[in-house]
Amino acid sequence: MNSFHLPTHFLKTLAHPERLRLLYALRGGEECVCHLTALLRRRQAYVSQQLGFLRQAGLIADRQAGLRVYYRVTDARIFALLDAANALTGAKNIAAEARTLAACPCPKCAAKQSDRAHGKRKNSRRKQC
Amino acid sequence: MNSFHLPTHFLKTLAHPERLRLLYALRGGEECVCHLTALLRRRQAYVSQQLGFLRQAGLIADRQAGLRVYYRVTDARIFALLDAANALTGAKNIAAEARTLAACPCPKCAAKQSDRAHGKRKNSRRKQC
DNA sequence: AAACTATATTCAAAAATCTGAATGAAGCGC
DNA sequence: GCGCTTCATTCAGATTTTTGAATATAGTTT
Repeated sequence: MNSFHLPTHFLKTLAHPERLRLLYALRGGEECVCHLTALLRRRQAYVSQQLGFLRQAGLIADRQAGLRVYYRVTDARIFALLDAANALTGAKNIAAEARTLAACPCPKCAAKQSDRAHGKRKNSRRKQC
Repeated sequence: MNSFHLPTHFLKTLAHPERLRLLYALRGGEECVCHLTALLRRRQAYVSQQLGFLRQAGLIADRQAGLRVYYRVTDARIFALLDAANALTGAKNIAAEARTLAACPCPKCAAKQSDRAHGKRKNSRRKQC
């Protein structure tokens, strides 16, 4: 109707704790859905739903690579806006919380964790996430 | 619960067309409720409700002067955030729309309109808004 | 004090959103 | 092809938000 509907819709998609967490998780670059699912400790279907919401609003875009789908933030200015919101609310250690992730088995994380579990897995060929 | 609740709540109070309009109306300085009511073309109770919402969230503060109550934005950084949201959504002429106001009878507007209606009012002593 | 004006609050119905379960679709390796 | 893995969609119940009406509060003027 009026010109306030566009920014309203945009702000509404941001105004959700899990979606905020997803956006912050993408601050360092693209991530696959399985990584984000491990991060949120939610069911995959739920995470996919929220990602779809963000995607429809144009905040994130996806890229398919084999079985995996990688999401990225389309416009880095979004982070400037989120930072402003945090500054205004006095929220702290958001970045730290976004990084909290216990043992995500996705390939990206596996590379970082190196070989803590050296050859302990029976089914090492299993690339499950 | 987690540290995303604060910014989420903050963004939720922003994510509303009429509340956005109210904030933009206050960009030029404080305004009385009667002025804002005329601007939104809504019932006074509704406007007061939305103002109360913004006030509880700490985005605006009020000042009583006689019968009237004047509202102001507490932190100008809010406008930077709103501008960022508009830029990201490609919203235009927000400022112009915020100024659209047909014949508000509040004292501030009356002063601007000068004496277009020169002595036509029967009850000139009546300061109704 | 009485009448009037400006603003705030309460309450319930309507609308939108959130959440989770079930299910669907598509790529990969054997 | 078949089974497995990753991700997406649909659907319905639960919860929250939105909206408007009625009503209350408080200052002003006479």
